[in-house]
Amino acid sequence: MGKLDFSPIADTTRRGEIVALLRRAILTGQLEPGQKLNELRIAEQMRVSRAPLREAMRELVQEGILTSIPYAGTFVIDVAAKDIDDAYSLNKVLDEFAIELTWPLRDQRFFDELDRRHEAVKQATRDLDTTRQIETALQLHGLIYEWADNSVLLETWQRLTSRLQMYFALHQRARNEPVPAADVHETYVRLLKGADMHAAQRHAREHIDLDFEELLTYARSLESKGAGADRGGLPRKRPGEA
Amino acid sequence: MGKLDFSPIADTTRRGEIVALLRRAILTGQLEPGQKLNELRIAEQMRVSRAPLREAMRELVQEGILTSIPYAGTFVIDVAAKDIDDAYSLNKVLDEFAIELTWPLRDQRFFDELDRRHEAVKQATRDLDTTRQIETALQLHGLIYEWADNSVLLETWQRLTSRLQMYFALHQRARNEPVPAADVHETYVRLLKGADMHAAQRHAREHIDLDFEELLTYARSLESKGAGADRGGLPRKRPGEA
DNA sequence: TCTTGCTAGATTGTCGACAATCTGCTTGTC
DNA sequence: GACAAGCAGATTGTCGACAATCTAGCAAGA
Repeated sequence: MGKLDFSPIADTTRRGEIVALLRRAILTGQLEPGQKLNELRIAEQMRVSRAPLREAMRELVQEGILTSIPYAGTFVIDVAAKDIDDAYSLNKVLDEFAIELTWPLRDQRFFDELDRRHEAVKQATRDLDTTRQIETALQLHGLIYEWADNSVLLETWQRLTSRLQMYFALHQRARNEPVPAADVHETYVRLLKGADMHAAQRHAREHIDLDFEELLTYARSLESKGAGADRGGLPRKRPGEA
Repeated sequence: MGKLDFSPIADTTRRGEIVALLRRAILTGQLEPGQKLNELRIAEQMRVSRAPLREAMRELVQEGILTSIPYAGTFVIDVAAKDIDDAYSLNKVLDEFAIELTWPLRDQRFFDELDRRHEAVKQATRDLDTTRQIETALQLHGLIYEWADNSVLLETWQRLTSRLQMYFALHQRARNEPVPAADVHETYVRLLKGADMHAAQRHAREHIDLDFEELLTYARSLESKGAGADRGGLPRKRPGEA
């Protein structure tokens, strides 16, 4: 497979590269929740000035995976059990809607793509590449959103996904036992290929394949043992709203 | 009850002020869709350097009301009829969900706040202040999201709202006849106070008070007469995806 | 006339330095 | 010893200048 290394920026704009690098670092859990991002240090490591880095961080703040406190710093968002719960319940509603929109648009290309992504998940599972396993699973579930032909819905789901991916990565990282080899997405794919839309929606609402339940118990266990003390200043709860 | 909470301290940072200024300019239609934002000019007008301005613009890009093309410029998003349609349909789904979550949490404070916001709309209507009328109407509809106790849902709706507000402002600005004096939100408020949740949800799904239908015909009329040629370079369709 | 290459101007992207602000420690006083 | 004032150190916010890139216009050639 493509061995992807940190190569000097070559693509389009430095800012874009930085965004991609930081996002990946956060979503894979290399940067832990609550951790502070020191601009000077990161800028030096990337051999970039602070200007494009700050712009990139501003994007990720709006994307919802960083939070910023003026003159104090920018931090990776904290993961509260309530957040996961909220994201979970919203995700179910959106899934139902996406299925409804996608349903009449399904065609051979859709089924082929569905199989392709399903295969990618199984491959990652065989490789025991947990990070890629999460990525591919989310991509599999994302197909109905890409197919639904509703740009606002797609964008909404992508925002949600960022955080979900982060949560799952943290979970996987916490329990370093190998992931289950069973194919948990089998039912999902089968129902999407079938003729009963309501059955697919019911499955989305009740049994969604992603292991949210286990994720929740994990998150709750984290909270019981107090806020994780990370190096660097710790973010205080802010009063803010608009 | 001296109920006076300390409001969050004013943004001590220029960036925050700039974001607010720009957002308001876009949402009220002072900056038209497709229009290019010249950094040098705006920075001079605001008596600010380009750095905080660019960071502010980056936020608004992620917020979905600006789009950026490297080395070409940053533009106010274009309004396509499909976008409004997409936002409309998603909004209905979210409304239904928000009502479901809010329903068991309704209490006296909720009803009071509902009346307060309803009154604000009527006041703005009497004042013939169309901009404020849109703001207050959206705030009225936003109550169920604030009350639902689901931060992800709330955030999602706020993003959606930004664009809706912009669309409505454009619409209002196009037809400069005075707005209807009839109280179109009466039914909505009454149902939210009532005992039949499904009736409220049905109303949200079928009759939502905000005049989307009229907005759509307006948007379609815009598209038929070709893309509006604004001063400044015009944004090309970008290939980009992630 | 049409095409091709070049130049000049304007605009965006990036950099290094300075100013504003926060944090922790030291110092002086009681 | 406790406590407030004040002083470094570090970090974020902002600025002005430079480099990279795009656009428009013009000239040379087929």
